[in-house]
Amino acid sequence: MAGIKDVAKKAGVSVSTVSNVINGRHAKMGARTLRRVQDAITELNYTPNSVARQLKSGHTKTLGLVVPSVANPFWGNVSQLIEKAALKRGYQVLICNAERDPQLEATYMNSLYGSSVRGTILGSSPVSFDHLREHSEKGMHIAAFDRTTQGAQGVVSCSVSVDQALGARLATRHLIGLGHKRIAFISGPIGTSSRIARLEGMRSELEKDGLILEDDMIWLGPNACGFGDSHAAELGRTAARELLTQDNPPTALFAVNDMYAIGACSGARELGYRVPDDLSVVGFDDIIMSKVMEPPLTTVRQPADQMAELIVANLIHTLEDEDGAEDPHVILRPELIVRNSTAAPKSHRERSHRAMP
Amino acid sequence: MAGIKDVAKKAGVSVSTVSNVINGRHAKMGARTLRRVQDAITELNYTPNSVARQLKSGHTKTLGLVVPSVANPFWGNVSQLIEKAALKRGYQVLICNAERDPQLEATYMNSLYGSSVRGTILGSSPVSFDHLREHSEKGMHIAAFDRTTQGAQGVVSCSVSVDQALGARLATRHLIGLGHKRIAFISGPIGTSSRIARLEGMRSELEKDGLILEDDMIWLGPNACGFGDSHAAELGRTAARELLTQDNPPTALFAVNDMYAIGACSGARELGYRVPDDLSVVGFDDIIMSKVMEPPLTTVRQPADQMAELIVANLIHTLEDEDGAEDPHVILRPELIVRNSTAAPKSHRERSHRAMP
DNA sequence: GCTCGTTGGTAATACGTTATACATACTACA
DNA sequence: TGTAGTATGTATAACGTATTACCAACGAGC
Repeated sequence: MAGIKDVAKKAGVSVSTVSNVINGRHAKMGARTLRRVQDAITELNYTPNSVARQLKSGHTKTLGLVVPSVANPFWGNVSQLIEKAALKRGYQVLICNAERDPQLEATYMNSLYGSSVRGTILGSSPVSFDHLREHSEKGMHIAAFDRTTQGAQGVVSCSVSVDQALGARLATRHLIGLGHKRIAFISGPIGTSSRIARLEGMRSELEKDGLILEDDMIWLGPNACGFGDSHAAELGRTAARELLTQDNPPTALFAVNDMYAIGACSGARELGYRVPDDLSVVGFDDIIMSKVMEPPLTTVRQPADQMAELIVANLIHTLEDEDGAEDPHVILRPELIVRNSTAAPKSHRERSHRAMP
Repeated sequence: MAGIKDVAKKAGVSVSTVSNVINGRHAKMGARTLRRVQDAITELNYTPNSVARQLKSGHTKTLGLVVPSVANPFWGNVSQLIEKAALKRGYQVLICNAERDPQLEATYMNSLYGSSVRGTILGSSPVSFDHLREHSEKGMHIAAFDRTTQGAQGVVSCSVSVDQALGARLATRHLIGLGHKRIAFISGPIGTSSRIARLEGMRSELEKDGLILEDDMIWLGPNACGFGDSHAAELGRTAARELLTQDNPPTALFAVNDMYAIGACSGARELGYRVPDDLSVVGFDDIIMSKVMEPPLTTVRQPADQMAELIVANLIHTLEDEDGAEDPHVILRPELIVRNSTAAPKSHRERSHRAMP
C-alpha cells in the first residue's frame, strides 16, 4: 500500500533519493538524509514493488521450472535442489506441474514468458520440442533437464542429463549377470525421450547376449492414459500383476523409475511373490525412499544435487553472458546401486545348487 | 519482444483497440478491424506482458504457497492439489520451500508481497505468527493449512486442518487396544503447532488408561537441528535405532508423519526387528507410499484433496469478496487406516497363547 | 436544421520504479 | 571575484498495459 512516493514524502526527499537508498547507492549521500529515508522506510513498513521494478528493468531474476509433477518424490526433490541452487545465485524459481502434457507445457511457458521470465528449466518432456519452438524464438532460454536434446537443436540452449541408455544397460547387465533371461520393462506412456532411451538401452544390452525383448515383456500402461506421476506407484502395481499372471512370466523387472519399481514390488507381493527370491526388481533415480523400503531397492542413481547445480549454473550463465555456457550440454554417468531387491532367479539357483556338491 | 504497440501499428489501429480485443471487449467492434487485430497478434506471436498488466491493475491472480519442502511427498502432493484447485479458478500459485524456518518464511512472504501477491497459503509452520504479523497488516491474506490458528487471531483470515489431536488419539487408542503399553513418539524438532497437537493428543489418550508418556519415549531429533523434510526418513531411522537399543525399549512407535514412520521401519529392521511382529508402527498423513510399502503402513489419513479444495476456495473467497468466507475455519476429521504395520505386542501374544489352550 | 444516441475508434494518463541528465550549494584555488 | 571542481539531490522520461474520457461520423426523430 505504501509506495516509494509515500516514503519520499515522509522523509522530505525526492523519489530518486529513496530509490538510491533502496538500491544501495548511498555512497555519496548525507548521513542525515540517509538516516531519514531509512527511518521512513521502516516506519511505513515499505516493501519495494518488484512488479514495477521488473517492468522497468525488463527482466526478472526468476527462472521457470517445468516438471511432470512435484507429487513424484524424484521431481519434488529435484525441484527443491534447483530452487536452492537458484536462490544461492539470487534467482527465484517458479514451479509448474505440467504432467508431461505438451499442451500444458506450452501454456505454462506462455505464462512464464508473460511474467518476463527468460529462462526456464524443462524436466523430462515429450520427444518433440515443436510446441516450444515459438517461445524459444521469442527469446525464452530453455534448459533441458534429464533428457537428451535430440530434435531440439536451436530451441534448447543448454542441458544436463544422465546417460539414460547407459543407466538402463547397467541395470540390464546386472540382471543378466545374475542369470535372468526373461526381463520385463515397465513404464507409463512412453512419450518422453528419457523413457525411450531407457527402453532402448535395455533392449540393446539384452541383444549383446542374444536375448530378445519380446513385446509381452514391455508394459507401457493403459493405452493413451494421461496420468501424471501421482499414479506411478499404482501403475507399477498393476504392471506387476499383469506381467506375473501371464504365461511364462518374467523373473525380473526393470522399472522406468523408482516409483514404478516400488509399486511393482507391492503388486508382486500381493500375488505371493517374494522380492528378490521369486522376482528381482530394479528401479531408476534412487529416490530417498529406495534406501529405506523393504527390501532396499537396487536402482540406477541419478546425481540429482550435482545435476541441479549444473543446470542452474549453466542456464544463468547463458542468460547473463551473451556468449553462452562454455559447456552447454553435460551428460553425467549414472551409477548402479545394488541393494537387496535383486538376486539370481530361482531356476538358476537350483541349478547352481545341484552343480555345487 | 513484440508489445501491444507493435500489434497496433501492424494492424493500423490504436493501442486501445488492441487492448480491447485482448480483453474480450469486441462486442461492438467492426468485424474487419477485429480481424486485422487478431491477424496481427498471431503474426507477431504476441503475448501480453502480465507484469505490465498487473502493475496497472494492482493485483495478480496469483496465490503464494509456503510449505516446508516439496521434497517431502506429503507436501509435494498437497502442492500439486493446491495448484490444480487454484488453476481451476484462474489463479496461479507460487511455491516456496521454507524448511519450517520463520526467517525464511518472512523472507518469502516479503518477496510474495513485493510481487503483488495478496493471498498465501501457509503450510504447517512455527507456533507463533509474530514474524508474519507485519505482512498481514500490510494487506496480505494468510490461509493456514494443516495447523490450528491458535495465537494467530487477526493475522490468519482462514484455515483448513485436520483435528490433529484426534488423529493422534485414534492412533494411540489403536495401539492401546492391541495391548501396547510402552509406546514411543518420534518426530523432528517440535516447533510447529501441528506437531505439538499430535504429541499432546497422544499423551492425553495414554493418560485415559493411566499410562504415562515417559521422557525416554519421546524422540525429537538432534538438538536444534534445522533439517528440512528431506531428511525425515533418515531421522526416523535414527530414532528407531536409538529407541530400540535403550533399556526397556518400546513395543510400538507413533511417528509424527509417514516419512518418519517409513524410516523407523527401516531402522528397526536393521536391528533385526520385524514389523509388526516385534514392533508396531503408526504413521500420519497417509501418503501414497504408505499403501505400497512392506508392510503396508497403518496410518492416520489426512484428506489432502478435500483440504486443498477448501483452502483454495476459502482464500480466494476472502480475497475477492470483502466480507470474507462464510466458514473461515474448517476442521476435518482424520481417519485411522489400519494396515499391516501394527499387531499385538509379543508379550501380549505369548500371554494370549498360553491362556488359550 | 437541430439535437441525440449509437457505433467504432483515439488520446491521455496512471501504475511504481529506475536511470539519465541536470541543478544546486559549497569548496578550493588562481 | 570568477572559475572549476565536487559533493549532494532532484526532475523527468521511460517500461507496457488498462482505463477513462473523449471524438468523429452517421442516422433518426423532432
